[in-house]
Amino acid sequence: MTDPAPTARDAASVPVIVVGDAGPRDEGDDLLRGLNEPQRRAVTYRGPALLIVAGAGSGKTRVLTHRIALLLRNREAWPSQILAITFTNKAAGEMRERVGQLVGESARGMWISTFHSACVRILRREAEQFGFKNSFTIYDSGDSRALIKRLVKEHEADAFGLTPASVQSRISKLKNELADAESYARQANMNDPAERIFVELFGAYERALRKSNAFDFDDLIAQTVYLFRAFPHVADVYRRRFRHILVDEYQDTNHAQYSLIRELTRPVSGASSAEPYSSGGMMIFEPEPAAATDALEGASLTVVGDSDQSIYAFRGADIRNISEFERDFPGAEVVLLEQNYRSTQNILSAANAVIGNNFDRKDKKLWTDVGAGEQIVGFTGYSQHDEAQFVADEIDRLRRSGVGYSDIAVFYRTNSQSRALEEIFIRSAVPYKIMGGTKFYERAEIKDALAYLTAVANPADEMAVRRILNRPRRGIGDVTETAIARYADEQQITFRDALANASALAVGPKIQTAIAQLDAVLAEASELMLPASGEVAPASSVPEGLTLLLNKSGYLESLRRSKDPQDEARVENLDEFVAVAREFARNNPDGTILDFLTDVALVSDADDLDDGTGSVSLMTLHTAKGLEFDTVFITGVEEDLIPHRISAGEPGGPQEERRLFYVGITRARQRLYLSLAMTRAQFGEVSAAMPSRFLQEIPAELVNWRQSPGDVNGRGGTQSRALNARRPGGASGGFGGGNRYGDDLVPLGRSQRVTDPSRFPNRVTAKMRDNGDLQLAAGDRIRHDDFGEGRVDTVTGEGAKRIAHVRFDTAGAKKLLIKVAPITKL
DNA sequence: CCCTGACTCTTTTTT
DNA sequence: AGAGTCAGGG
Repeated sequence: MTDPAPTARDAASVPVIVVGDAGPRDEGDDLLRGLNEPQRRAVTYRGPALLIVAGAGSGKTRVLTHRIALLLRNREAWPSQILAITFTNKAAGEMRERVGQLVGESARGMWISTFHSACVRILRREAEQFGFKNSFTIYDSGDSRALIKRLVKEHEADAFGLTPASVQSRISKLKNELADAESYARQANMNDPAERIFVELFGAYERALRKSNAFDFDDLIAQTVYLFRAFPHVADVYRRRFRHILVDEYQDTNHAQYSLIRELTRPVSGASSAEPYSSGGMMIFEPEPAAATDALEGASLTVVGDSDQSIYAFRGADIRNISEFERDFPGAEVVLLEQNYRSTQNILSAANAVIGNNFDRKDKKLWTDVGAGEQIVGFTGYSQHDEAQFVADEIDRLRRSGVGYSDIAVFYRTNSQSRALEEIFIRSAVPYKIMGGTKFYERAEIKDALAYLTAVANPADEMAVRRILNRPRRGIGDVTETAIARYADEQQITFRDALANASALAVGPKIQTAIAQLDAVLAEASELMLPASGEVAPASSVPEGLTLLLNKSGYLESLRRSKDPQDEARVENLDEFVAVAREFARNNPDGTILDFLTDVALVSDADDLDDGTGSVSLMTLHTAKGLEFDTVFITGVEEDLIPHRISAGEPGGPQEERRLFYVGITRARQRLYLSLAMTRAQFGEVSAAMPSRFLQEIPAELVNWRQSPGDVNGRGGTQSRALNARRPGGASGGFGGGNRYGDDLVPLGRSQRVTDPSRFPNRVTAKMRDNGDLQLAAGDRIRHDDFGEGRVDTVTGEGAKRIAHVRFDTAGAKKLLIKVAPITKL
């Protein structure tokens, strides 16, 4: 943690400034060039607190990096005195790089990281202060769900209507509010048996974590706050160190994160009554240990945010953190950035119109001087496959007109929507990359490998040891696992240590041997990765140890022998994981196994956005926050999806959904597509979808509906598009309708579009095809606009969701939603 | 202890 | 549709 003192090179690269000089220097001119007036003010203002209200695309990253660069270049701060908090590791990396480009070497030693990474660094240093070991491991949500699941089962809490998911989310919410089991119990209604059992679970969960020497995600923040409050002298070390704290995406901070910032920016009440260490912008050249007993004013705080982009209320983000910033930090300066440097005016107008429907917000209008740009393109498909095919075709068209794949992104509301897109993209040979979703690190084989590493790095982590106990199959089942746990309990040793005493367990000889082997493999790996006395293992021991574990445990062997075809892919995934470990060792020559595990635990969805491969990026609207692309497709713009059905019942839900849509729109630089489908399969059954209410909020003249919801009536949607991906010249098929809109979607004439009210997005909502309660029965003949004639086999489902299973004369068997399909009974 | 097949529940968003 | 869970038989 102690950063190297600035080198001679640093000193040479910056002009020497006289101590006591206040404010930015002329030397920063190039850092201010090209900035507009508010941006400039945001870069140069000096004071205890600064709030930068930064609309989407208003150059806030530029402002932040230049602000840091100016602080460094003017010698107002050492790199080590700067703490910058970003939302993702990727954003942190970018910021570090950009500051580096501005000021060179002197950028080293800054803390630029996420809340979670910063807290891990602090906790690793200080864990011993409060009963943890610095080898603690981090439970991701999957790990903690597994633990909670076990506890729920053990406490038979399901009888009280407590599911693992509900318990997990409640605990998470409470931790974000800085409550612990004890404080919560004091004000809980203990007459309610469900409440009592929840309190019990909460407490058991906390104890299990502590026993395992582990923190969950929420703990990383909450325990750091606890640490600072319980041990002021520890907090003072960090208060002295960080003199400039900058927080990005402040609108999405939760109470725990807010409290952490508050703690860090508190003044230090020195032990002696010496002169204040710093005042009025005085330069601070002293390294931190000096004058450690002096009083010190609070660190200077800069926060950047936009309440219109607050989309994480569901995980405890509190919009009040930003809206009441001025009250929290009296005398705070506020700077508004409204000029947008990202998008065309059409895109901004749509965004402004949409977000304007949220009441209870400060009016803020993004504007640009780059001109109107292209119209937004709208499209309605018959099914989600049809919609996906449109996206794929359009990407192909853009590609041929010179747009790179990596400049294109496709957004959706829920992860499950990616499936249809993927299917079509594969068939259409569109290279794509899914960010987040079923993550690499969530795959079972990767979690197993991680559990092996964890069992070595933190033997106290019982969950990890239990996980690998019978992976690969060793014949160790429930009974044996319980026997080990009981033995560990009796002997007052850890679960891991109990493995070393296999012979003492009342289990068969075969199983004893299996346990002893596992123990030996773990011991061998420990020796390699955690050499006993003082010496530090080289980073290369991480991939080596991993390989050893996977081989000698028999894990790889059993996968290779397996006849399950999926296991082949698992082996490949593990190979990739070993490659990741090698990469880590190469990038972090001093990295330990714990560093590796920490890195892996804290990667975020947006982090693996890679720049070089030239693929289209697929991601949820949430993941899209903070990113930008030339071309953006927002898909599934339907009621019940965006706004999501579940949001309707939550206070502030619909408004947050609107912000989410707004975030999506404002990611686009040049081109924006909004698409939806008339029917969508969900839970394995098809149902009718309605256009999102948000579409109506966009002024009609901004949108060019290639196919509006109204147009899908009776002639538009064809599954043929989706079913015949590559279809040169529309030669395939043989359907009655043929290729109505293949690769060359001809936009409707402008006058027609604007004057025909049926094409106004705000009229289309009601104009869906509706066959009413058209009755069909097995044996009926029907005609489909695209598939031609066919015979009904059966009818399933009820009401609006009745589905006809039809055997078409030429197009084969299809399932059709009777209510909306373009069909007539013959 | 392990495998199989029937059954159920899921889908909001994530560090 | 797909993943996770459970009961029953090997």
